[in-house]
Amino acid sequence: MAIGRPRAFDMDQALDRALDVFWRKGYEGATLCDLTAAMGINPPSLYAAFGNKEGLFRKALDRYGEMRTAYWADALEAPTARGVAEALLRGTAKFLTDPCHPKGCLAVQGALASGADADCIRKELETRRAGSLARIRDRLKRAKKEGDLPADADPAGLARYLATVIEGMAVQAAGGASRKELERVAETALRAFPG
Amino acid sequence: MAIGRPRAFDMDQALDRALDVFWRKGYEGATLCDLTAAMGINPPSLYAAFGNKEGLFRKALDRYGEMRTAYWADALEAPTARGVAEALLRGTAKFLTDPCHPKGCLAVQGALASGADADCIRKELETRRAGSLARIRDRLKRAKKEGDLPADADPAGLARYLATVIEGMAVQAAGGASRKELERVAETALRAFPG
DNA sequence: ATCATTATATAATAAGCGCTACAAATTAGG
DNA sequence: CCTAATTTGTAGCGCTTATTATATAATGAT
Repeated sequence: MAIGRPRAFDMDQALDRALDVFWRKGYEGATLCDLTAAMGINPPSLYAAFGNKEGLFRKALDRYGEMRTAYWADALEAPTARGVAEALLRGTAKFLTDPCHPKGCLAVQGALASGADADCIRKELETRRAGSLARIRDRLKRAKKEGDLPADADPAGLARYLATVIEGMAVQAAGGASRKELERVAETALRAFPG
Repeated sequence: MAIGRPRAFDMDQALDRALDVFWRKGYEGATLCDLTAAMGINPPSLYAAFGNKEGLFRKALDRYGEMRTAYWADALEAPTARGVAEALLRGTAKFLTDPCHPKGCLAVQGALASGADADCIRKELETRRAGSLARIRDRLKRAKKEGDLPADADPAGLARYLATVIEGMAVQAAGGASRKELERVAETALRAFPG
């Protein structure tokens, strides 16, 4: 055990609580008062453990990324391009309406537009969304090489289409759309996908 | 002319400037300092003319609605359901990347998630998005009655699909997607539409 | 001219923000 | 025990926020 007074709270649990607050209120909307109250700690403990509000958000964002990776990685490993699209869209419908956490997607509603103070957070989320798009695109390019997608298919275009539907579903979920409604959207969206 | 000292600024122009700020920074991200600077007036003039920040945002939102109505009304009046979908998606791609105003959609990036202070604004935007969805749905229901959509078509589901793609395109535009990329998304999305 | 009325600019208000001294409390090592 | 190291709770910091009091300026009506 390390020297000094031991930490009286669980960092992982506190981070989960912070993630929940950021998820529901966005980066700017979440106040330090909201955060410390939800985490059950006082400001100095927060700053000692996570640096500052921005550092806390970034760590919460990493944790959020891990949650998404759970189904995202599986989906991208589906054997066919169409299987990837199906798993992604259906998995997203499920994830966005999971009662275990707030509705919607942190990478979308965390900071779509912001003041100067949160500008770097906005850009960070933009970068992460671009990363997700790139991962789909790479997978579809591979599918085309493997002959899984037709020779005249446009992997980049299809990837952006899927990303667009996914992000649109996130907005829908934030607005209260049900899981059934999102599954219906996923089903319809798949009709535009070759295969 | 009314009695008293005449107003030294143009309300419509000031409102346009305010809309531009809200559009780029969101409701919470836009400070009164940002707004008064862009509008070229001092706080008392703003409060005398628009009530308060929330009142100013609502008036800016109305003005935004008028801008969108320009192409929405046309799109919904297209003779066939597929024509409606085409006009909506292509019009959205154009609107979201119009160099005359900020990228993206105020109803999406204005306040997707927020603190308690901006909660009523968040709900207001949610309501407006629901209204847009309802307008598409009503139009597609009519199309089904007119035999324009197949008997087994699901107007509500198709409407939500279109709304989802449109909102997803708004997120894409906020993230810097080009007009060409959005037009490509629109083209792909149309392949899921009957007709 | 004078008055009532309205807009303007300056400057101040209370409240909330992110953040941090400070001292007390709790541990391990000597 | 005592010391060094670390966390904790309280309390407050400086700053920004949205909003407004005040005095001045500019108009129409009388």
